Amino acid sequence: MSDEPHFLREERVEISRADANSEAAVEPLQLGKRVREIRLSQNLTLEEASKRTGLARSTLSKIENEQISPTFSAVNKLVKGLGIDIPQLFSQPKRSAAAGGRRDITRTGTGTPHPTPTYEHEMLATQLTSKKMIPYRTTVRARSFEEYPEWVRHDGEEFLYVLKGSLLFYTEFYEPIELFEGDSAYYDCEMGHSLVSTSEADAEVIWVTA
Amino acid sequence: MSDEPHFLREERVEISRADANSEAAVEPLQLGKRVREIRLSQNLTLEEASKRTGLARSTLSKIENEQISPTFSAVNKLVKGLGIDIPQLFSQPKRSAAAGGRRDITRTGTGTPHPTPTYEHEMLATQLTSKKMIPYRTTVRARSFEEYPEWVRHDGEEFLYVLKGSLLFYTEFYEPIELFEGDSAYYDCEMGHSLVSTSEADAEVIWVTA
DNA sequence: AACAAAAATTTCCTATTGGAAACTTTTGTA
DNA sequence: TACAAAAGTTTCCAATAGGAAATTTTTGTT
Repeated sequence: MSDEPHFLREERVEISRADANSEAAVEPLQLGKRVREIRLSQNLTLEEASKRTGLARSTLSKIENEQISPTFSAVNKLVKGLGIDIPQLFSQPKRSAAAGGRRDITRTGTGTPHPTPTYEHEMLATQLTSKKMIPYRTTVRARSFEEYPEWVRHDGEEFLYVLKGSLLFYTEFYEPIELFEGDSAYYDCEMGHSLVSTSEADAEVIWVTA
Repeated sequence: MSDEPHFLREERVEISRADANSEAAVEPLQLGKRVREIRLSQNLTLEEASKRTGLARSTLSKIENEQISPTFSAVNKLVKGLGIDIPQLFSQPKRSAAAGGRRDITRTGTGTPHPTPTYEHEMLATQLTSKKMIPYRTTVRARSFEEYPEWVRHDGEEFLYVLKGSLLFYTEFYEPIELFEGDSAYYDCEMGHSLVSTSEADAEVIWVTA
């Protein structure tokens, strides 16, 4: 047998193609290592993991030793059977740290206030600069759509989560929709958007922009 | 040729095994449909998608028509080449997405569940693909730091907001810090991080990764 | 250390994937 | 409608994945 995993060879070919052609270089991706760590962390033997996932002992062994590239079907069984966190599977090994280790904690109510006629923003994590996302907690003062002179539009995407109360979510291209505690929305900010409280007390939301 | 995809048959076997044995029933999972939606939404032909991903036209066609279960290696090429959001691939089909002014509402409790030994994730806004951010609502099941075999590390930045309960926020380069309802944190994910509930009931948080 | 039991790996084999090219369907244009 | 070009599907085959069982390695006990 070749002592080099086939799909790694494949990857290498892929990289050169990408060089010549267009995008996407595909890195090695140490799926096997990951899987082994996860299995051991749950104190499972291959036999037990086999029962949980429905994959043969031998297959699991080969996956862990990076001797095969499992099918999507097999990966799914792994994910479901072992309760694997998906982002970890696909992200890089990430050598032990030394990389960006920033952290910023914001205690309730201690964010930076930023009031407007219609919203009462509390900006979070303001200590950190150059963030990919901008999070804030907002109280929606507006009580009718007319309070907005014009659509709010800006770059990027926005995630919205309703903490308290209820509100109407107006968007340029859709019917307004009422959101309640625990509901969330994700949308393109180039599309006009605005919020109007409908509950007795002003609604409160978490907003994250990227 | 059989008119039934092989791996679907396989899945069915898996389900019965799971019934008899222990956990994890694996659903059909319409990967193909997803991929097609994503490709078309970017106005790509199979030929173009082939160039971007490095997979043969024919292979792409078969994947989209659910005639084969691609290997992990192939899935990776898809992900990198077409800019697919990983979690989308593992979550249920749902409806198709529009382009331009996108919007996706997720009602309380209707997100896509993704349980792990330590966290109970509910993925939000799973109908939209190619998002800059990935939002989750998570219940923290872990009760001690020892339940994590190793630091969780991955690419990007993360915003965390505590909805309910209290928890200890462990990070690789800082002292653990206790967070309460309404507190939030923003940090680099390359730095090891994990959460442990300290309140009577499991703590609940909103998590947004970018 | 020697042995037995458990766990992991490897072998051997069949079934499935993935690529090249042939073929079919769809689209658009006169 | 007829035709050509583009897009998509299917076929065929070599390469690879996945399962059962044999083999090797590790672990634990005396």
